[in-house]
Amino acid sequence: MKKSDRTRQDILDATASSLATVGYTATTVKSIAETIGMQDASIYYHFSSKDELVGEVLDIGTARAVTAVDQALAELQDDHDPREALRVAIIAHAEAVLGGGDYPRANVRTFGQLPPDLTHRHRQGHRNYGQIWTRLIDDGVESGALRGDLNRSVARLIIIGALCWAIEWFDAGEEVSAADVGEHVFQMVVNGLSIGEHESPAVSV
Amino acid sequence: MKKSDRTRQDILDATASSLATVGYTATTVKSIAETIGMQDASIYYHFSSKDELVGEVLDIGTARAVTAVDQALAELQDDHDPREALRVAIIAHAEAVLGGGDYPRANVRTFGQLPPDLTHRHRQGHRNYGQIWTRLIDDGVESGALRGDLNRSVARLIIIGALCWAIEWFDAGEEVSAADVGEHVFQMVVNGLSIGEHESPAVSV
DNA sequence: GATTAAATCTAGTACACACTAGAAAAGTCA
DNA sequence: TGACTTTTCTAGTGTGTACTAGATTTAATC
Repeated sequence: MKKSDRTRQDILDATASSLATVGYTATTVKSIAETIGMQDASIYYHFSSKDELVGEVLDIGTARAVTAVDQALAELQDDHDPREALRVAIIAHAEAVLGGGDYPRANVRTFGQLPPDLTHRHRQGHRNYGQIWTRLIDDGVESGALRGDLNRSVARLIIIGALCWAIEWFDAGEEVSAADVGEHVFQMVVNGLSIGEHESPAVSV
Repeated sequence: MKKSDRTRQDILDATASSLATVGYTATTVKSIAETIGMQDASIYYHFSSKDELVGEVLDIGTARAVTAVDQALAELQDDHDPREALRVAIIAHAEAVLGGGDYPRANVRTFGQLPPDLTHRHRQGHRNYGQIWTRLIDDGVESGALRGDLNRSVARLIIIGALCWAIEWFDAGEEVSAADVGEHVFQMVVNGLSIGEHESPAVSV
């Protein structure tokens, strides 16, 4: 039972790496097998189908992202500002998806290119993840720290979207770190780019 | 020469629609042909390959997005606030990509799932588009309306990213319009979610 | 209406893909 | 070592894909 577990892990790792770099379609069973020095048919001893394998990688990815954000929030002081909670969560997400391992990256990278079955399978996981952010924003608004004139659901999706899209342009080799990207997102969406007093035209939806 | 142009246009439209809704891989030559009532082989009388066809659709998409933003900016008064220019551009982009036709949507939807050749072909188009935003942000910072302590390139990519990712969750049938999404992005990244005075920790990159 | 050109179709090729069946090898443990 | 189990390989199948060649139909021109 030892060899099998090890090989299984190698397959998962290779799949996560491939998904994170080239996406779902370009990730073939043959290419996965090649990177770990196996024949493609041998993969099927460990996984019953490509999509079951991919699904497991994506499950791990969401779990890791949730854990990273939860953990960062847990380390906050009890009397923290709601804005600080948002900041910590945003940076944790950025580090998990941009700087972290292949699994969370695979999750974001393949978003929108998965076959219907896999898309449906992961909708629930994404919903759970969204709830973390919904709570953060609700806390901020209800405590009076954040504006209440914007649609909170739209605000949440804009924050997550800015972070997720960063995977398309972020380059780990450059001088801007994953945490820097998170800090920028926080500065922009919470403090704003503008200098001086705001004029906040009523946006009601 | 008349029939050919009409059919060619039908093919382009069908391809844009398919790319915008199901992405690159699920857009097959056969499915395109079916939606316009042709045999798949007939497509090749008008286009030499699938990727040439897709490339042309994407070119049209970028051109339309650029035109939409340029036009919106041209309608501004001469003495406009730089923030207002940013607002107008953001809303124009949102309307073009979310509410507009299939071509700009196809462009954003297929981002990250294209084969290398097509990816490379469109990098230049995206660079040109990015320059519009670079100028808007530079104007804002240099006039003193926007903060200068953030990395402008990162700020630009975050704004565009928030808008582009919206295609993944935006639903035209819901009560939130494309312009609403743009307005929200503007309110967040320029004015910020926060109420009251900012504390802007130095973020230097 | 006949002749030519444009446009589409029929019928196929070649290839990459996910996946299967059964033989072979490698590992486990008495 | 030998019997047994686990793991991997060899050799294939079937399907969907982009794309091609040549016949056939439709449209335009004189």
